[in-house]
Amino acid sequence: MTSPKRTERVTLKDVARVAGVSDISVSRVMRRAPNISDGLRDKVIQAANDLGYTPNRLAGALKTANSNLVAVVVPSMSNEVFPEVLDGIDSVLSANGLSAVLGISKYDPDREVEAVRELLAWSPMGLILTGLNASAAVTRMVEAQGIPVVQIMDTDGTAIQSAVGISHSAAGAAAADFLLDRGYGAPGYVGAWGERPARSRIRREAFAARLAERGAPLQGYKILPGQSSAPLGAEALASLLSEHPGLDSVFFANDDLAVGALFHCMANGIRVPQDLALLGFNGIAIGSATPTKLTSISTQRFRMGVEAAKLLIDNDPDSPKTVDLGFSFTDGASV
Amino acid sequence: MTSPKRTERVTLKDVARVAGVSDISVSRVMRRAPNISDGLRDKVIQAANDLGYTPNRLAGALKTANSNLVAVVVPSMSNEVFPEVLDGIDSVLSANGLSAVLGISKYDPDREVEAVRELLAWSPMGLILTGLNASAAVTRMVEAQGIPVVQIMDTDGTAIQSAVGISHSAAGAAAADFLLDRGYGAPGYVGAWGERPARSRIRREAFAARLAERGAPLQGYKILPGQSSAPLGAEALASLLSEHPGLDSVFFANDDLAVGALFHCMANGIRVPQDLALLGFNGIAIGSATPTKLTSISTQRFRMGVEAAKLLIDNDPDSPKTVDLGFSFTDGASV
DNA sequence: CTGAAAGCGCTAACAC
DNA sequence: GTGTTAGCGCTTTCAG
Repeated sequence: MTSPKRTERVTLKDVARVAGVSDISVSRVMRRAPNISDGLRDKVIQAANDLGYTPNRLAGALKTANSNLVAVVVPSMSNEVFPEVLDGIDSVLSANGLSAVLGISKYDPDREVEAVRELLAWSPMGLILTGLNASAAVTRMVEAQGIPVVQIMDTDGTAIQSAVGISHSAAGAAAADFLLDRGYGAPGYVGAWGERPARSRIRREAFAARLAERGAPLQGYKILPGQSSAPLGAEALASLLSEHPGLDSVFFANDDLAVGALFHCMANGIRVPQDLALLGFNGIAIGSATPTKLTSISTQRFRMGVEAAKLLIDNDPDSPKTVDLGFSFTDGASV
Repeated sequence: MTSPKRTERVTLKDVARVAGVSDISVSRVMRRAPNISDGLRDKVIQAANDLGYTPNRLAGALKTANSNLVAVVVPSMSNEVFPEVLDGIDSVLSANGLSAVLGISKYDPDREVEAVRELLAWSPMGLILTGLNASAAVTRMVEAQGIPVVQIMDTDGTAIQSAVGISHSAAGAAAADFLLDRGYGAPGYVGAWGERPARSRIRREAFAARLAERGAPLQGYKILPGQSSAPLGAEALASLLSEHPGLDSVFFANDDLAVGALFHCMANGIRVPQDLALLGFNGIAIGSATPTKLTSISTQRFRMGVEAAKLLIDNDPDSPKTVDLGFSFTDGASV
């Protein structure tokens, strides 16, 4: 029995030899370059198929100094926000023959810098970053590389180039208006993760500012250090209520927390919204299945990914764009 | 004002010139090759920092014919399973200076083939695939490339090389035993996505087979075409119960469906588990926050990613491994 | 310990 | 339309 010897890579040269044409002709056919005769194309395709040739992108990218890769750095995979954004990004990239190289920063600026450095080494054709607060090191690196950059999630702040997201300060203010307009006068707030994403802090501050402005200041808030989850939401609400029993409504940093809080209310005889109104953020699917549907501020995460990828592909270096995707209040019964 | 001219890439040659050493010495320092004098290293590091040099991985990988990339193909991002696996993968990769290039197949074998072809063009050092049912085209391509492959999720079946996952047939049988041992005699089943992941079908079939074996055959099941979600779980349960009112228990393809079903019960006065027992699959966080905690079969998704990445890195081509991570029943109050 | 030469696989730029 | 030449930026020989 012959040992399964590791096959040598089939190169463009091999195809050229078999097809009886020059290297560059093979290259042109593979890249669908213009001005190729049908005869030549057929010979090349035939030979390539016979040999099982697959182009080596490494070589092509080295030569042209630009790859079909897009570097994507997100902070986390632990709630459905970023996976959905990634899904949106990939849907556009794959339709355009591009692939995503992924970096996960864990909300750590140093890790973000490392991830960007690592990913830029592949000469990606573009970079998608999360948030507008990129460190100086990141900004310097991408400028040196001279590639398009799109920052997702936020629009409050200054983008390196383009951005797709929402205004979290607008969302925070809108949450305040929403609750006050419905007659709630003693609102609280619950967050998590120690507010590591700056945008959640911005949202809370805008929420508090608008409440104060309208004469119904934030009664109390609880930011737990742990990662957002339903159990943590229940815990945070219990803790918040013990310190501030007079609250009539609570705005949450996200729906995971809000759903957990809703469960806490159900388990403890707190009627929602009569005794306590709950307002979520993100509008994820589960909120519409709970016995009391969660009222929430919906964001478009898949679409955010789609728009970010499009912006990268259609990039016009001279006119960076900021796309505000906005948000909307979902129907629910928890407010 | 000078126009912000796109800076030329700083190459290793530039560093060598500034440091007054040869190209190869810079290369050696950057790669931390052995046998470098401190003096030389210092000069090189100094020059590299001054110039803001970052290595071009494209060139290095082209030369060595192996990159620091790992190709990862998953079917979906729309539930928390694969994001958690990816998180686990990335945690190991980033600790080893590797990056993931991502492909999303949407459970479509053709897309999977395309994604693999696309990703292999980058000469990744390894490939992580989802499921054991890779198409012949995929198998051929990875064998031609001669790189390590790890398949995740399943262990029932034949791996190309190595695999990390669980036995879904064992899980299905265990679910049957679990319900029967607790005295339920009229079980049903709910799935979704038209059972596109083959492993969910395997689980259901093993569930039904064990039930039949023990004389309490599956009373009825409902596989909805839509993507799994809590709302769909509620809908599926309602539909299943209308066709099979006598059920005393239901096993779900995943916790998203089960949680939705739980909500349906709460909203419709169906007492869980007295009137109907619910058994989930995956053991996601939200199930432990619901007023009635969900009883579920827990899997280790992050760890699956970790083990897969480790297997790839420590690959021994001569002894492929299959790692069964097993599953466990979580405490809950829904059975 | 350091350097010189050669070439990875592909593609711009220029011939013809 | 097709081919020739040269070289992308790095690293593997092989010298010294």
